[in-house]
Amino acid sequence: MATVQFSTKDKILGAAEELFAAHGFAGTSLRQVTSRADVNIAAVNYHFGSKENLVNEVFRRRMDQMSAQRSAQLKRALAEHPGEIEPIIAAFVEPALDMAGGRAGSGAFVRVIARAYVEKNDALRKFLSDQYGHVPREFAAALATCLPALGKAELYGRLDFLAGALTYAMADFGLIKRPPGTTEHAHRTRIADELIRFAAAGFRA
Amino acid sequence: MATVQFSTKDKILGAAEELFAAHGFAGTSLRQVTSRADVNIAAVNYHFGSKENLVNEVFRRRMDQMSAQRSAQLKRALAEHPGEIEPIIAAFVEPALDMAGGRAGSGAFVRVIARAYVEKNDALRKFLSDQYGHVPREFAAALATCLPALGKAELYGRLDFLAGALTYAMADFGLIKRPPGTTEHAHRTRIADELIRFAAAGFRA
DNA sequence: GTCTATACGTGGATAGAC
DNA sequence: GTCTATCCACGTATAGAC
Repeated sequence: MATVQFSTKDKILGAAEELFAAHGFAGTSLRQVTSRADVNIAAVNYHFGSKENLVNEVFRRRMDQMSAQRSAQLKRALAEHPGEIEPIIAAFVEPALDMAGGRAGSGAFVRVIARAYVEKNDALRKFLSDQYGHVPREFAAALATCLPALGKAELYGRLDFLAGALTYAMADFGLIKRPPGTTEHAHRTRIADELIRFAAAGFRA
Repeated sequence: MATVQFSTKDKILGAAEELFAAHGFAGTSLRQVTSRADVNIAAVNYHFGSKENLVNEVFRRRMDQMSAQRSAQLKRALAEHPGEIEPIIAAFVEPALDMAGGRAGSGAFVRVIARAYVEKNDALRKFLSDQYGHVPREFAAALATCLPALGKAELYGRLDFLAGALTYAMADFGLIKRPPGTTEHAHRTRIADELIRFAAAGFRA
């Protein structure tokens, strides 16, 4: 059984992911990253070109994963529960929940995703739209068959409301605190269930 | 008629607000701020202690304004439309809309607030919570009388969903594009109306 | 191709003179 | 209250070793 060899690039990505999750992007220096990864400070610029590009790469890995989960779960929802709204919304919400709860710095990776929108970087937003734009389109199409009375603009608008509520809740921005005696995962699952109910009613309005 | 005298402190605040709105606070250096304000670089640390504290002060002015508008509009809603949900939600949503559309860099202010959360600026988050936490509590109390079946936890959770959807929509994060031929303000007003309908249905779920 | 040592310019912050 | 001078950490760039 061969020992796994981590390349310098992978070590940087792993260390950056952990530190970004714990302290945010502005709060993490490249010197912290390279120190934790046990590589030279110059390696990050050699492999990634800039800090911004490193952030993008860390972000892209998670986004690929979440988008794939969303598409797969949507496909299952349409096959197993045709005509129902809740399973479609669940397919949008739950993969984000998995990502948020999957590690110690809870909610951090939703923050990582949210950053892409906060940055007013038009090139990055175009990249995201080109790369992942098909996913919201799939959801809009799926919801349109359940809600024929809604126009395309209304549908996209409400998907935005859902995405905003989801991001905010999963990133721990809000008022809700986890009750003592419940696990982090149970708490997030409960929030997700409530969001699905809330949004389903909103879409039907 | 006396010429208005701007103190060094006010000149810094004014310059900082413009630059933060345009480039975000990570993208704005204190040297840019003090250069535009035509004051010495050390003045900002003398008057505000740190860049972080300056950020707090700049946003406190706007947040005071928005929170006061929300409270006032909530009071009117309860007096004029007792027992109705939509006017309560409107009292939460519409002051944010005013703030988002009130200046050239549309959505810039909301975006900067969102950035504070994304960047995991815990000090700013605590500051916002301490200073303005009473406002969501007022809204929760108002909604509780309309929706006696909802528990306190559910109520706070749904207010978080509303706040997230609102922030996301006002900061232009989402899919919706302003249709050609409509003004920025008309577009935001339309989004606000749709959010109020969406959220009212969600609260009733 | 990879990686390291090192240097450059800019950032926020501070001490002390006035 | 305000300014000059200075400090140290930061992101980045480059020359050269392996």
